[in-house]
Amino acid sequence: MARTTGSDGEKTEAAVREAAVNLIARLGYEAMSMRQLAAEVGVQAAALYRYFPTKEDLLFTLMREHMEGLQQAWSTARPAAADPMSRLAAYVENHIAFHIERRHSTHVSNMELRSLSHERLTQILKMRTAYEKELRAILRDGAEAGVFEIDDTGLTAMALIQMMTGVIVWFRPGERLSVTEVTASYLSMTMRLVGATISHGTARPSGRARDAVAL
Amino acid sequence: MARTTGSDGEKTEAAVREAAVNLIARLGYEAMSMRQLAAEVGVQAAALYRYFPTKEDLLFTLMREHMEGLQQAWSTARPAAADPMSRLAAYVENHIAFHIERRHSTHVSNMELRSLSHERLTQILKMRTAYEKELRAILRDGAEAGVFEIDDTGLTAMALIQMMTGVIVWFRPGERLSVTEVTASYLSMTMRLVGATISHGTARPSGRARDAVAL
DNA sequence: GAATTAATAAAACGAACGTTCAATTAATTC
DNA sequence: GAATTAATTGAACGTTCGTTTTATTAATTC
Repeated sequence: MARTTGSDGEKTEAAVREAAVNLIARLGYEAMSMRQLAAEVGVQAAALYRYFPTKEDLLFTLMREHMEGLQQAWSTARPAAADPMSRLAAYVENHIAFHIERRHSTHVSNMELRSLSHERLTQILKMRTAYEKELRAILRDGAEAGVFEIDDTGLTAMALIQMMTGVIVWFRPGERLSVTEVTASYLSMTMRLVGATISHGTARPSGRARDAVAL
Repeated sequence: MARTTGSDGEKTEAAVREAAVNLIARLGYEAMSMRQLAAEVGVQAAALYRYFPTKEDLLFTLMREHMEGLQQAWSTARPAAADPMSRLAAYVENHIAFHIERRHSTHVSNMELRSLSHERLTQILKMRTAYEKELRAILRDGAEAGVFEIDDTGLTAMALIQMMTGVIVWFRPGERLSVTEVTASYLSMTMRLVGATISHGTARPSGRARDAVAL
């Protein structure tokens, strides 16, 4: 046999991507074999090399597109010009929605970084840093405006991101909690963590939280 | 050659464990070969099988001992009978100290779970759940006493654990922040996140946080 | 110091790996 | 409908993998 009836390059490539994300998320990149992936797609292993020159190219493509998707999602959800609290809320909501929706893809992008070449690792980390920088900017602005109470902006940003991304570890759609409920809870925890205060028009540069925000 | 001068089973086994933790943390379990591990120890691959019957046995041993260490560390640090806030503070401090001190081991125990057999995976997860249950109990007690403001105990526990364990992803000893500083910051963030209030002798069962704790 | 046990080396096993190549057939173009 | 291009198969390549077996030497016991 050779070319099969109804075969279509675009469809096959899409099927390879989808199967690869799921398999790598479940088994890990190293543990997934190209033959296993091919079988999942319904094709021979050699056919995969028409779309991705190496196994690592496949991994890198998945990761790069994940990061591009994240940046694009945020640039769409980002409020044009708003107060730090609204911006933080938007960031949290977008982050959680995106990561729950793309659980497998997130798993791959977070867990398989060590399988990339140095050059490609740097490239992915650069994209990640750019995305995290947005959160740090929001926290800094909020702290300077006296809306947030933050010890260390960088440390707080990392803590928040770890906390939010961690959702994918335990969250399973269709179980006890809905995405909306989880997002609301995390938003509430985030606002308390950054010491968000209800602004009364004027910034209060010091003093501790008096009016915690109920969300 | 065969037995080498000065060879000692106990020392070799200890060297294998240590090298394995470091190699698996750096390369991943699947990516580390037994020959690589043996070379790191300064021995032939066959010698490893005197101490661990299979590669998976080695992984499982490392994970089980990590979890046992965590439980033991907590049972030592746990305050005998104290208020929820002190208990929470002790939990956070112990958790962060332990995980920073055993970064590589934590990496292995968190990232390589999928390489365990179903039975062994269950065993490790059971230990982890038992440890997390302690945090949930503290949060529940605090919420019932009116010392904490918590939406959902289970969700909050997961969020806190992800946040705290996440330290190992970005923390590098000897850089900008010391362990003490990081712990203090995380403790502060934790207390705010759970809405800890200064107790005035009587529990205030409802109402929002008025006196945020400064730590 | 002979016998026994402990700790290792050296070599080999079959299986699986990522990848390549040549052949073959389906779809498209002219 | 012939020529060309697209998509895939099947077989093979050399390498590496986890693991086993056998032999050999160091340390210990008697």
